[in-house]
Amino acid sequence: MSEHSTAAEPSPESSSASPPHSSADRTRAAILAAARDCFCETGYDGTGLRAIAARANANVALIQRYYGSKQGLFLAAILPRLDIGLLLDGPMDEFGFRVAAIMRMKVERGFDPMVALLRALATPSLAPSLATVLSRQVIAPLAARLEGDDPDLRASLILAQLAGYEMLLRTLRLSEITEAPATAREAVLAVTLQGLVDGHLV
Amino acid sequence: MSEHSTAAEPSPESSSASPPHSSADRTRAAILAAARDCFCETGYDGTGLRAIAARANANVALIQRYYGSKQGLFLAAILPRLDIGLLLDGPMDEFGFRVAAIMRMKVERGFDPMVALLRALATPSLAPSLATVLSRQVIAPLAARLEGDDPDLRASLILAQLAGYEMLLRTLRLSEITEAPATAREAVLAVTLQGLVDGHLV
DNA sequence: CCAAAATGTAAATGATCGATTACATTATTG
DNA sequence: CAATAATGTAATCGATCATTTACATTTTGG
Repeated sequence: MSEHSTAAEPSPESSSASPPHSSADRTRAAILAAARDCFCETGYDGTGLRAIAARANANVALIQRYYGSKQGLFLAAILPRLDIGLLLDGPMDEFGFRVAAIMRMKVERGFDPMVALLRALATPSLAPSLATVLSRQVIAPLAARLEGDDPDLRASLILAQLAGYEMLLRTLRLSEITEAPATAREAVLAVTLQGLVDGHLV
Repeated sequence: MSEHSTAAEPSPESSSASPPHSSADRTRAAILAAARDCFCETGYDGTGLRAIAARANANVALIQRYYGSKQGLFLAAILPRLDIGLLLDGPMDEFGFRVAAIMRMKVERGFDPMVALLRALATPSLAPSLATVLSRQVIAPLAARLEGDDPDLRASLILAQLAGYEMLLRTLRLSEITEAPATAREAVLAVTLQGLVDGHLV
C-alpha cells in the first residue's frame, strides 16, 4: 500500500464505481460524504470539522491529514461530483423547467453538491477558488449553449438566480416561497430562468 | 440628561434631521455608520465588533451597552434606513431599469443599507429576524405593486435575483460580471427583473 | 514474526469572537 | 462645590474554531 507517503496527498481517489478497499479508503469516503451533507445543511462557515468528523465516525486530525484543510475538504467533496451536464442535457428551450424540476428532486432525495456549492458562494474565504471553478465548470459550458448577446453575463445571472433562490428558500426559509404550492414555485423559477436563456433583450 | 436609565435602551434616536448633541449621541451615530459600512463591505459574519469599534473610534463595550448585541446593532444600523420606496417610486413598467440604475449608484456613492441586507441574507443566525422584516418591509409592498398571478412569489424571486447578483458581484467578484460593460450588466439585470414584474407566465 | 509504515486517537495550541466585568473619566445637577 | 449619573476604557471571560503535536494502534511486507 504505497498509495501515499507520510504527508497528505491528493490520492487517485479510487475510481468511481469500485468500492473502497482499505480502512483508510473507507474513512476517506465517509469523511467526504459527511462533508458533503454537512456543507449542504449548514453551509461552509456553519459547519465545523468536528461536526463532519462526528458524522463520519472519524477523527478531526484525519481530515487534516487526508485533505489538508477545511477548504481542501470542501473542494474535494464538492467539485468532483458537480454534474453540470445534468442541467445541459436536453433542448435549451426546456432549460428552465428542467432545472426547476432538478432542484425539486434534490430536495426530495437529500442534499447535493450543487446545493452545497450554491450555499458556499456567500463565503468570502472561498471566493477565489470558487470563482475560477464556477467560471470554468458552470458558467462557461452554460454560456456555450446560449444564443444571442452577452452569453456569459446571462449565464452568470442564471447562477445568481439559483443562488439567491436557494438562499431565500433554505437559509432564510422565506414563507412566501416555502408556503407556495410547489407547482407555482417551479413555474415562476422556470420561466425566469428560461427568460435568461432565451435572452429577449431590449 | 435622563434619556435612558443605567441599562441600554432603544432610545428615541434623535429625530432624523437634527445633528447629534451629546457625546453619547455622537458616538452612537459613529457606531451606527461604521456598522453599516462594515456590514456592507465584509458581510455580517465577516465583520467583528472590534472592527466596527475601531472604525467608529469607540470601544467594544459601548456597542454592547447601546445596542445590546451584534444582532441588535445590525438591525438598528440597517432597518431604519431601508428605503424600499426608492425602488417603488415610479411606473412599474420601468421597475427593472430603475432598480438596475439604483444598484449602480449605490456602488458609486459608497455602501448602502440595502446592500448590507442583501449580503446578510446568507447568515443563518439572522434568518428569523430577517425573514419577517423582508416579508413586511420589502416583499409585501413590492408584491402589492405586481399584477397577475403569484405576486408574493414573483416579488420573492426579484429579491432572490438581487441577492444572488450582489453575491456574485461583490463577494465572489465573478469576472463574467465585473468585467462586463456596465451598460450590458444593467441591461441584462433590468430585463430579468422586469420579466418578473410583468409576469408573463406559461 | 517482526520491524516499519500506515492509520487512528487524544490532547493541546493559538487565534478570534461576542460578551462581561470592574474601573476611570466626564458631565450634569442640586 | 460636591454628589451622582452618564459615558468611556481596559482587561478578561468563556466558548469555538482550525490546526498541530505527540502518541497509540493496526496493518503490511520482508
